[in-house]
Amino acid sequence: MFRISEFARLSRTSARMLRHYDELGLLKPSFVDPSSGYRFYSTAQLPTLQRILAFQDMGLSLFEIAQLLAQPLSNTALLQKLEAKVVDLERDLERRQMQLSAVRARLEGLRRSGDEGYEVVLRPQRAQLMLGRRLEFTDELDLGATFDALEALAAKHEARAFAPPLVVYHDETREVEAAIPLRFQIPDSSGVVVFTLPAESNVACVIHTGGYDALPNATTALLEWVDRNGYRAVGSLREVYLRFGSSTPVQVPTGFLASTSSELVTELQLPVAKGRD
Amino acid sequence: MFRISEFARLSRTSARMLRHYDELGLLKPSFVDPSSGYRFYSTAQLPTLQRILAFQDMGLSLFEIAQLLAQPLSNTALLQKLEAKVVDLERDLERRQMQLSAVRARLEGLRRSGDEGYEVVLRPQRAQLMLGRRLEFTDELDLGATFDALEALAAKHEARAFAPPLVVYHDETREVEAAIPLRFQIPDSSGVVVFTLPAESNVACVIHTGGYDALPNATTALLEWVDRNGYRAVGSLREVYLRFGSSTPVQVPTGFLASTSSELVTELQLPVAKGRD
DNA sequence: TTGCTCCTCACGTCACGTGAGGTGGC
DNA sequence: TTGCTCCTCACGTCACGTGAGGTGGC
Repeated sequence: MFRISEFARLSRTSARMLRHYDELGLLKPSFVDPSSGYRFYSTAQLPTLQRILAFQDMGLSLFEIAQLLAQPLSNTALLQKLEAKVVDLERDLERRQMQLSAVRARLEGLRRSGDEGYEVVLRPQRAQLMLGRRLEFTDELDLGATFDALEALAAKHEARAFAPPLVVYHDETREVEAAIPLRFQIPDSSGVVVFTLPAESNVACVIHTGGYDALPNATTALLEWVDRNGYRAVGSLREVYLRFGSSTPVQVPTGFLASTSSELVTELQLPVAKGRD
Repeated sequence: MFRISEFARLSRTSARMLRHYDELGLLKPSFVDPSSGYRFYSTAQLPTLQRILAFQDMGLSLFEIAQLLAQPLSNTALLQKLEAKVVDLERDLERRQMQLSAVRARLEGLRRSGDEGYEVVLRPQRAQLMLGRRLEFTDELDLGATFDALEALAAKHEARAFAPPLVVYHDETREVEAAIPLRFQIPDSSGVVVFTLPAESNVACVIHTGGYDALPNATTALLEWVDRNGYRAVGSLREVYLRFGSSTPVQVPTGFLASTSSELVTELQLPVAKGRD
């Protein structure tokens, strides 16, 4: 019989850990002095403790270990648990590797050109019903008037969703599509289409503040990030107007309008996937 | 200006997170209504929030992020921080990979032969001063008498340390070394040596309970584990008697003596290193 | 009797999620 | 006035480390 710290030393644990395992019912002392409350352990308990520590090394929680030890050592239960754990660990590992490569890519960028002030984030995106109009990509396109018309139509049906307007750059057809989010389907009208912006599992996003003349810098930063982090584009570039100006009085949800060009906020989005191919 | 949940939706965060960042001073709302306490955010705060989220994705804690944001965007500080983070993440990644391969090896063993009941753990070991005697590895060696003599000598000098006795198998010289731990150096005597069992950074250990006739099973399990997990031996095998029997009355620290052979507890230890070469 | 070890609370860790209970805004 | 959103606590998470304050054992 060993006192708690002696036993802890033998098993390279700590008295606190042993008390914790006692409390959780994972490993009860083989004897407890009724008057002093002293815990006494026997070497016969070492194998159990070793199992606990081994499972812990494999990333199991004490709760999971307790479940395994409670059952009379069922091999199939153990197999299942460990198989599930492998999947967990693989997922986790992948996440960590992406973290690491993200930090490395960032360091690379910092060393080469200093901090450009653009943060690129990757996130999934849900599908969204939109009302849009396609325009040819010329220098004279009047996005303002287009958005005004779209907003007026949405307002008439009270179908405007609380989300910012955007344009999609369809490079293949050399078209620009201006669109605003809808809460529900509305009847077709001439020149406009109701469509669903599809859900994407990975969208690389960057936020640009200020006038549109500096937007190309943000685009460059976004494309560089995509390249440096081993992704490739799998969709069209989108410009989302989180805060925009308007010269005409227009019906948009509260909060989206900016009064000066320095208050403009635009998000560039690009659907991407892993791999260079 | 956006209300908190509107702003949360725009930035794919949650109201709770924004309140948390406010509390930590990471991102204060640009306006707080004095009467209602309502927080209001502007799109101009989105870039800051993006930075916070990006740093978080890279594994920085909110505290570290706060430090970075507090300084006027010092590039060198950022560089240092990220370089340190790369080291952290690499270490962490390595640990996870070892966890994963440990679980896989365990699964492999389970599938092939069921659970043998042996838990192998890897741990570092500190150096320990020992009193030992080397014996030829023959069938008639009397370890009991050898340990009795060692214990008597240590007891005479009151130098016995609280740790179990062990034997080291010196395969190269075909010798067995019986040894007990000492608290301090004692004078040499004939036939015995005081020596230091060196510190090891990685020792694979397995605990066996019961009679010594089944010890080879434990040895097999240990060697299989070492092989399956991609390690190789870099030292001699040791048998540590955590609980042992004695036919003669002998002076050993409390708790080490077993009364029946089923109470015997023995740990096998093998110093190892990564790599098959 | 003096140290040493043990005991039982109980806080702190990290970044929030999740109610509870109450009030402002349209 | 009724929902809806907001507010401020405050607990819970996970596996202990780390005192605080007090008592048994050699």
